[in-house]
Amino acid sequence: MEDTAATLAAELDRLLAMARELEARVDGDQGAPGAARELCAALAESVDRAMRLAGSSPRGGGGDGEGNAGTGRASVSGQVRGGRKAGANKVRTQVRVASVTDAGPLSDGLSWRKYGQKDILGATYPRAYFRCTHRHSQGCQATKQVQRAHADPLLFDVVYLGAHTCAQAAAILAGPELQPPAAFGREYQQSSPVAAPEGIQWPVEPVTPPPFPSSPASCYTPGSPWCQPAGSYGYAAGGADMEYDAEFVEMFLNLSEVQNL
DNA sequence: GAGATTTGACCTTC
DNA sequence: GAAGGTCAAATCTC
Repeated sequence: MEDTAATLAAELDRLLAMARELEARVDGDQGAPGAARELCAALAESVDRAMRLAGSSPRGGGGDGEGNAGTGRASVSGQVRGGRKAGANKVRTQVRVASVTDAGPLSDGLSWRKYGQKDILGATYPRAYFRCTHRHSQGCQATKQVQRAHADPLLFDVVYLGAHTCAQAAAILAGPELQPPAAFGREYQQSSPVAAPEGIQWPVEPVTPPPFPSSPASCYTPGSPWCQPAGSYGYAAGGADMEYDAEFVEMFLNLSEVQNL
């Protein structure tokens, strides 16, 4: 029974993402009639309502109950792949950015250190592997994998594994210093002056050479299109639909609670 | 010098 | 054996 609901939720989720994208595009088109914009907004709203009716409301409770507003959606998935990492909890989310140059995404207010990158069979873009910076100092086991969707360069698949146990994560959840807007960029746009602790720049084209740049803060090839100063912070989608909310953060920070994976 | 990224190699799982 | 995930040395930036 739950499978049906889950499938329905997944489909609605996609619909919402598409609606948001359409809305963003229409919004960016000066020539678009106001009616079109209203229609897009209504569409997104309608889909979202349907999602709730379907019982998928991933943000269940709290806040605006619709913090997902954008396509920065989080969906708890089952094992994405057979589970080479047995026992690891996974939370998968898709993050959309406003533009390919805005792809300095996926900064969630936490400190991640890139430890690997891999070309994935059938995937246009490589997958990057990150782990919590405090892994050694505090034993934080959180890791995440980031991969750009081949079908949609603006869409990033982010998979979080393991729970954050570091002090920084706790501070984010409890403290005022990294409130969602600041940490997760709902308000941040490409021109945000905030320096991203982590930024990933993907190429516009699925080229292979400079594979998977990661941090603009210490990029080896300054000036290259792969290494631009932190333009955006967090899951921001300048003017588009990339929004994010604290609830998702809470979710992945408490992965231990997501046992049914 | 410290800390972070890159990248090839190795390990694990299917 | 193939593919994904992680390690660690080399290299780079601050």
